[in-house]
Amino acid sequence: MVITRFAPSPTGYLHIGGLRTALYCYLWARKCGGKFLLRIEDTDLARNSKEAADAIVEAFKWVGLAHDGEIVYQSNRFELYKTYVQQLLDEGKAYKCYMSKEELDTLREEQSARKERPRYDGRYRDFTGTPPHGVEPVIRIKAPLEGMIVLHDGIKGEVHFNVADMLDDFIIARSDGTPTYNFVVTIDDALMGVTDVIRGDDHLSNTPKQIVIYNAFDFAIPKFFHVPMILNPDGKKLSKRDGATDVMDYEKEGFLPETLLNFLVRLGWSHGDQEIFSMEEMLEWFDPNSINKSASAYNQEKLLWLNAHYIKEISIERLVELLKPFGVDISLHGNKERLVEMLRERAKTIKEFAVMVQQIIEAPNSYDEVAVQKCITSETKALLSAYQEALHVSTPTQGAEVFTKAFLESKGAKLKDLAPALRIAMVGTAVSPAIFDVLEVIGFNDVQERIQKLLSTLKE
RNA sequence: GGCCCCAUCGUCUAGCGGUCUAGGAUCCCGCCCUUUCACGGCGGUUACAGGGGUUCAAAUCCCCUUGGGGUCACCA
Repeated sequence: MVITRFAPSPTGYLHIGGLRTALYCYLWARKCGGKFLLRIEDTDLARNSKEAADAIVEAFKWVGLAHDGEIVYQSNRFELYKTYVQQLLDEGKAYKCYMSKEELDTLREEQSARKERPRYDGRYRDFTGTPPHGVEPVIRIKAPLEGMIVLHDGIKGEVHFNVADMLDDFIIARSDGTPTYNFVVTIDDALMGVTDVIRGDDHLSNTPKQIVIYNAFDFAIPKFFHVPMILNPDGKKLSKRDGATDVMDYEKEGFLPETLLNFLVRLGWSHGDQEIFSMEEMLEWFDPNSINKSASAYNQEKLLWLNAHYIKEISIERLVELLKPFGVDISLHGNKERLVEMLRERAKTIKEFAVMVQQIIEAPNSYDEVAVQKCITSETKALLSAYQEALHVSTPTQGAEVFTKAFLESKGAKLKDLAPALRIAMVGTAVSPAIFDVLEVIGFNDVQERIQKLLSTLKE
């Protein structure tokens, strides 16, 4: 059985890169009928926060990635880790090191002065004497001194590490007794039965250390998939300054969860020329072995395009619901289907969509000056006025198009003589959906009122 | 700096020795549709980082250079 895990450290919100690895983990586990576990790496007591862990769960919920089982919090497992540290101590595979931080710093300075790689010199590796007073020891693992560690990565292929220039006896427990990252990751992955570790390739150089730990315990080494980073549009590492990288910001900006998932799955992975993937299709085709080896840049335009695509696809009911958080409730609007249909194909985000809806359902409070300059003349005003009068005399029983064209014919005018001015009266700008649709959604009564309003505003 | 990873249009990518005068998508630019803006349709500009090999044949394999990125903690 395939067991994957997503193991963020709760130092902030869930960002888009994290979501992508989570998605990959999720997809692979689900596809294989396995399990997708969630573990919060909060061993650094000073930096973790409950809010951050909650934020991750919230983001998962929004995009619909469900993890299996209980969330594992590493901060609850210190006692467990201690027993494993002790085991290594008992077996002589780890030892106490009494070197002080100051001594370590000096050593490192000397080494870099000699242009050597800073590394622990192993001075307590075989120490049997009396330990110095007043120093709480750290626990270091006995790492191999020479040889190669070969990692078979599902994405990068075979990666060779020369132990001599890669490893030293690294710390597995701090002087306060708390275990360090590489140790707990390995213990947890092994204990949780993780078979496939899918994570960012910034962890690639940690892997040899973890392999040392797997070997010390005789744990089975899982498959590794180190997925390349997501870069910002300038090709640098993606950071907060590059706009919305908090997953929940995408909701606030009017993106759909399926947009984000589809966008992310295609960033670094592909299935021929296919661009649009439903969750079912992702599950059908995704394979971490075919993730790209190179980093990919975040591309907002493609995200917008995808979002526009999904806005055109989803149900009217859902769209109506999605609009509510943006302050627009059209659930009781008599013509909501028509309203949604005429606007959905021009909105790239729900946020934009809401603005457009607002423009239709509420009479304009102001009029775009440039548009007024350009489209309103004494002739068009007269025509508008006559049109309003015609509506007033008898509310049309036929459609807006039929009525309007008949009106225009009787006046010997063309649609383009009336439409721009009418549009300004309806929405306040020179841009809107097809004018007849707008008219019908607004309704003839309100159409009259809006014309009246424009005309009287223009008089002032 | 040491170690590691990476390198096809601006971007996401297809390609896994011949079917490549390199395909799709996005962006951009035209044209069509049209009452405006979009949508849609059609068309166009744009890429194998450079240099050496291997081979009858290389975007595809190897090496070097260059360029990017990651990592080197009693952080995760």
